Amino acid sequence: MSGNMATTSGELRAHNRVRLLRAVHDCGATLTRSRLTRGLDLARGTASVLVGGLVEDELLHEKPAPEHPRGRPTLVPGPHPRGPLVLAADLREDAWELAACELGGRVTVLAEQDHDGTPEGALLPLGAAIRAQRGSPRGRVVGAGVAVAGPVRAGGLVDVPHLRWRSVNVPELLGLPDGWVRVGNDTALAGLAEARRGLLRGVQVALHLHVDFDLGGVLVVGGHPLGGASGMGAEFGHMPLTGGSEPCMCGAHGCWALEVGANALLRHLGLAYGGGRGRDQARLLLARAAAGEEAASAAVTANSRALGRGIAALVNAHDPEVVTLSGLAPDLHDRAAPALSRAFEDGLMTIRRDRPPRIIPSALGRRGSLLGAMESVFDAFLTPEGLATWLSVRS
Amino acid sequence: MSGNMATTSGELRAHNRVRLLRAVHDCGATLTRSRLTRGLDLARGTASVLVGGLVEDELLHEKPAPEHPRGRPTLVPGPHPRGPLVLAADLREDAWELAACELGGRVTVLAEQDHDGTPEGALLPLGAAIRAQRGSPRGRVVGAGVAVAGPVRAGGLVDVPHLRWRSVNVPELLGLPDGWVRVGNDTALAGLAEARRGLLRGVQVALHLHVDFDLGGVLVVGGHPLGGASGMGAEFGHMPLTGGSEPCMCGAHGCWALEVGANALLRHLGLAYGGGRGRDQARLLLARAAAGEEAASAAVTANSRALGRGIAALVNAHDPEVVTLSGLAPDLHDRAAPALSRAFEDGLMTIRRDRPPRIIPSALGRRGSLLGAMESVFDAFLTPEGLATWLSVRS
DNA sequence: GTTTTTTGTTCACGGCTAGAGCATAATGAG
DNA sequence: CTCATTATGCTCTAGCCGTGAACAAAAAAC
Repeated sequence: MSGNMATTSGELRAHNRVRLLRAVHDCGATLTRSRLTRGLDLARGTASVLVGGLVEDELLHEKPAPEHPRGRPTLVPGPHPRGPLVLAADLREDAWELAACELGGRVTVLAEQDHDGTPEGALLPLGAAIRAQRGSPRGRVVGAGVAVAGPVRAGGLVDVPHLRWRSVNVPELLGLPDGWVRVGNDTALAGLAEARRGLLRGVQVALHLHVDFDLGGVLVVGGHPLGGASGMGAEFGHMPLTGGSEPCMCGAHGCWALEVGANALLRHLGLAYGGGRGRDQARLLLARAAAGEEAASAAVTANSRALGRGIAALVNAHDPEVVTLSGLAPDLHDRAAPALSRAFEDGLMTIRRDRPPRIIPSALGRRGSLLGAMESVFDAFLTPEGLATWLSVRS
Repeated sequence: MSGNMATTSGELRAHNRVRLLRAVHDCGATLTRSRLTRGLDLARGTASVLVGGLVEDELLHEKPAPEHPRGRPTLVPGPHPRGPLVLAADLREDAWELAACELGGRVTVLAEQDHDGTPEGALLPLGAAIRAQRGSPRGRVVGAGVAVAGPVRAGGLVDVPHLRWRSVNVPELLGLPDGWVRVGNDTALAGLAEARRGLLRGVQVALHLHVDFDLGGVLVVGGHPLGGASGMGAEFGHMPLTGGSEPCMCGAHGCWALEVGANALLRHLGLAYGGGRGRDQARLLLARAAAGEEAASAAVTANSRALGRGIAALVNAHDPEVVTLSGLAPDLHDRAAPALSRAFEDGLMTIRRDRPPRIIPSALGRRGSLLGAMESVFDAFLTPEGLATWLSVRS
């Protein structure tokens, strides 16, 4: 709910500055000034004043447009060379990646590193890397976002059951103040990125599912993943949607996540799983299934069927326009499409069968969580309050 | 999402007029002008102009405050005697009720009538009643809201599986233009009312469950039920949350709604059910259970257990702050609290067990859907666009 | 009756956007 | 090469809005 409020003239100006910056960011700094002016329904004079102010505040920088059909050439507002930077990190079960992002969404990968799966082993080096970047371009870094593979409670407390992380205080271990670093759930952030820069642009209600070791899902409503970025509400994997009753590591029984994902694939074949090891093994298994090996194929088919059945339940409940898949889910979709489709259609209510939502693989691939971490920080920065701190720091 | 936008001075004014009217409406026309001024963070002069304008437009009328501690007495802005009216109807399986509502939420019941459960039998008399009211107080009625017991597709197409309504075009049968009459799902509207005038005021994420013949549920996020008022997304009852696999009238299998509600109670005892008949019988059954009769108690306990288990699954997935119950659910909660609680707690993830959400009966009782129908119309009216039509009609 | 307290009203002021008029810089036709 | 065309940027005025201070009003407390 982008509940933008403006009651005074001053807030009106702040609001329009934000609108303009948001438009530049969301289009990836591709739109010309004249196009922005029309798109935001501003008078040319107003746009002139606004852009001028933002350039002076080192938030925007105008570059000549590569092409223009006629008339006086217009400029393309983009990130200022001394403008704000956002750090974004994707913390997976076995490695992390850190990147710097500028307004408009251009990403520069700064570091990638494996880790041992313990909170300290993962977070201490990442914290050092972030702190090293934090001060280097004087005052340019306005915040950091970190995507993690588990639910995040207020204050950045993270649980990752299959890594045995319990109430891990991520900001503390990173050595960074909570609030400056924003910790979020990888699935919720992938959904956020999909809504801003992927296939869910302009979609009102969508379901985004991320399959990795575990299965996560989140509802994306009006461009915002439900449960905020923290993703306490991105736990669709822990509903009993497939009729099972076995205990799950999460503490509940019969969870959908037991039937779908890398862990489920390995479990189905009686192989060791858990602890964040086995991603490669799972990929290998998918390849073996593609090659026609029977046992592997059976495991993939069982996974796909469970995925389809769960999606049907969620579609019944929430009526999304689209369902996007990321992580391993696109592979399951490709390798065993008939099983998935049949289970999906069987599980639908009659009234949903006329126009079932499309089930499509994500446009962002494995970059979703990282991009979502970036967007979550820009979401906080591209507000009247966020810009106010930017100005107060520089003056 | 209340995505309020203001870019020009004029829109700023319109926005503040709406804010003021909303505040009056939401508080039930109880707040004094001085309190509203402070609450909305307006200057006294601004409030003066705003209220003056709204009084002149016959939207507000100021009455003396009953009490005031000191200083110059202030007035209480409330509905204007020639101000806007909203018609709200609650269409149940066996009867309907029509009411007129003024700004602030005061409800005057205009008519109540039983019907035979067919689309024509229910909707033709209701349509006549609404049309009779529509023109009578000259131009005062700004819209009508109708709550129905089934999912509503775009354009007011309604399905009620257990009444065998399939794609019933409600606006058409009512003889009213779609858009002027707003059709919504009863559960979603009850959730909306709960969020505005009940126990969910100020709650960010909540789950509202309505148990009647069927079981409906909706997520209320930031004061808005998900899936809009139409309630295509208010179908939590049709997820397989309890491990069953029997076919449901909805077309899916193992639905939660098969285990909870009046139909489920009767079914458990081998009695006839369906078709919207048996509400009294179900109430009788609850009474017999309260009196200690064993078979009835067993049915109620089974219902409560299924209710608790399903709630746990939804809490795992969505992490609501509160769960509110309406319809028969509060009775189930009262009659078999231990069974419900145990099933609820057993189904929770470990991380949800520290602070499980409260499960509480609704504050609005059976009035929820009617009030929600009212709110859905006022939501459309209390916008810059809605007020613009009010002004254009009067001039 | 006077003082205190709180609220409503009025008005000058600064801030904001719209829109018109003018300047600018490209294209395209001749 | 020149000039009309076209689209955009810049500047300035007019009109609207909310703020806040000064003043008026109306009740309670002393």
